[in-house]
Amino acid sequence: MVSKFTAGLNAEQSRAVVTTEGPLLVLAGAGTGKTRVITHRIGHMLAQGVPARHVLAMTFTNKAAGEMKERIAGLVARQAAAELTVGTFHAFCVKALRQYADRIGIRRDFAICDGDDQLLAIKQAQRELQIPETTMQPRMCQSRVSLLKNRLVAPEACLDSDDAWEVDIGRVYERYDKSLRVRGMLDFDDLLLSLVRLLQDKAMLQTFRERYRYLCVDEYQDTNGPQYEIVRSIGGAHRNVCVVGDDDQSIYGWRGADISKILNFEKDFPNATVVRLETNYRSTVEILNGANAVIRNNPARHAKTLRSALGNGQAISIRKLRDETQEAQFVVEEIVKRVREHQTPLRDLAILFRTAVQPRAFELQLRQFGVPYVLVGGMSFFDRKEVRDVLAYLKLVANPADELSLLRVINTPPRGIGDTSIEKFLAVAAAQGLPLADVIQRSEAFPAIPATAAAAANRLLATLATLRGLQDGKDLVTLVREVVAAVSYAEEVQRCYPDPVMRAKRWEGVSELMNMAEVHARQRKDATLGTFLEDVTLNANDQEDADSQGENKLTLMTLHSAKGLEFGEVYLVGMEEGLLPHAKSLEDGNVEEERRLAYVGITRAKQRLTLTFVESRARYGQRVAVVPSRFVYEVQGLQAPTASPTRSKPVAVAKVAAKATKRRKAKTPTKP
DNA sequence: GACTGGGCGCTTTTT
DNA sequence: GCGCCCAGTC
Repeated sequence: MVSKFTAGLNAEQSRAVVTTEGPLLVLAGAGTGKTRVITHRIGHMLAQGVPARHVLAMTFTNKAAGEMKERIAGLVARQAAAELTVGTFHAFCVKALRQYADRIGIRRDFAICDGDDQLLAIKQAQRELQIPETTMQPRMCQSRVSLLKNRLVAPEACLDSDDAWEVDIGRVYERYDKSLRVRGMLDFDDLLLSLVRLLQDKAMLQTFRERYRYLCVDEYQDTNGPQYEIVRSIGGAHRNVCVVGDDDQSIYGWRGADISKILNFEKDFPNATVVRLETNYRSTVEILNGANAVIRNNPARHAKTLRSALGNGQAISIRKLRDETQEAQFVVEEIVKRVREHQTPLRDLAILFRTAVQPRAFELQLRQFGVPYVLVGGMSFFDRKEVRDVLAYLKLVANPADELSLLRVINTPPRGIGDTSIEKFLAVAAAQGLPLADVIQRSEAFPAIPATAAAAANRLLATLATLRGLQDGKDLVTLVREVVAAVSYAEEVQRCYPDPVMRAKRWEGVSELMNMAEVHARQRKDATLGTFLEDVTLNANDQEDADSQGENKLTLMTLHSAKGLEFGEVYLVGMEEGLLPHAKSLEDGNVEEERRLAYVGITRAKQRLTLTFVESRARYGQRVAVVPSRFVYEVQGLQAPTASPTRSKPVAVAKVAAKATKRRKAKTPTKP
């Protein structure tokens, strides 16, 4: 079939584009024009007369959704583009739940609980259940609970377990869930789960099936249980389900992504058309050879081999450096040289790494050399204390039941409500089964509550209530400004940071938040405090890179956030055993996902790829000898040595390394 | 009730 | 090596 939308595509791509009816699995290797296929396919469908409102395209990241929207907008009429539903799974769930959540007993104006609030809520639940943080790390409990949700496991299932530890997790899980419900909150996982529940209602399911007659899922290999359920139930009747993905790029197993979903698509949707995209338009032969050589070592996969459409380039460069400082220096000097001698724009360059601690050394060097850069992920804007404080106030204005935010700011700025008073508030609230705010408001009824603290807390609640009443008819920026003023936050910053330079820096976060409110109000006609907070929570990480897009800066990011992107020249740093593959994954026997991560990193590069590793690295403040990653060997088609890792190292360093290893080992058995 | 210092534990990756 | 939590002091 010849179509405007297949022009310039290869045979496989065209086949995917014109297969609009029935199930379709597109196995798209890295750089094989996947996004192009998806967008052209949607364009083709619209041209064939499919009404845009019947099309639902889902991605995992905001970045991917944004790119898809943008590229579709360039292909089809503006009206049609506006009627398409394109967004992340989470955003789609929010949209649906805002409309129908009351059907499953959830208030439609629920607030979204982000990762930090989640951690606080977990800690609180543990405290209430008297499970000390030393026995159960809240962070690990948090990820465990999230994983359970992603596997569609209810708390009750854990309570029945024979494993005492699992039972404790179940108890925290149950408690945590209840606390969110009382506060009118849903966490990220709940968003998906709630839609799954909503779709269990026959009438609702029918509504969604009628509305969304054509589904398209990007990065299908990252689909977790609830996401799969959503696709399966909405797409189950009409079976117009197109999934695009690459099992070799499945890197979210730790988050509940289930690689078997893409491997089993043909079982779930019998008679599916399968299209393989193996022609790579991104990278040189050398880079793809390296990528293929690495990924070949993974046993369970849809066999495929990337072929370069570009031809030969330069060999992959592999560098050994002494330590992380040298590594950073080498890479940054190299970058400076590339920019100077080859006029390579900085935006074509990226430094990719495994963990969030690695960029530090690079940032230091980049500053020294005056190279502008963006650090994607890592310490986010939203992690800054001032930002979190102001956001907590805003959340409280929007949702008086938000106990976590109340606890966060109840004494910031200091109001004379100390820990002991808060303790008492909480004790009464727990004993009476009342929300914290109610206890404060009716404090006279409870003799256990200190009067002065209660009075101060009541003044705060009254201020918040006034602000809440002011919301309507006020523009967002004014509202934010008024909230900040009403709680004297500027004075608080002044008090904490007498140094004017420090103070200005701290205040930056607050004013940036106001800027964001302004931008949000401009973008959405129906902007409210609620939509702003939703936007902030759902798009937390993308906000910053959107601002810096188009600017000519070097990119620093984790391998996870690099997926889906490409750069002319890539520096893949910290290629060592323990980092990539990460020690934790080695412990869990999960090298394959690490290998896919390496594969993702390698395939980001278009023309030039440099791998670096060091001889020793600071860990927990101690210098430890390290060995090159097995992937450094594999990329060259070699076998990684299995011999003792520290054999040729100086004795002093080797000793430290041995000690460190012992310490690790000694700790392991204490884990259940 | 606010502030300071010692001790401890930890580091995967994110919507 | 850093940040967080807790205990002790003003």
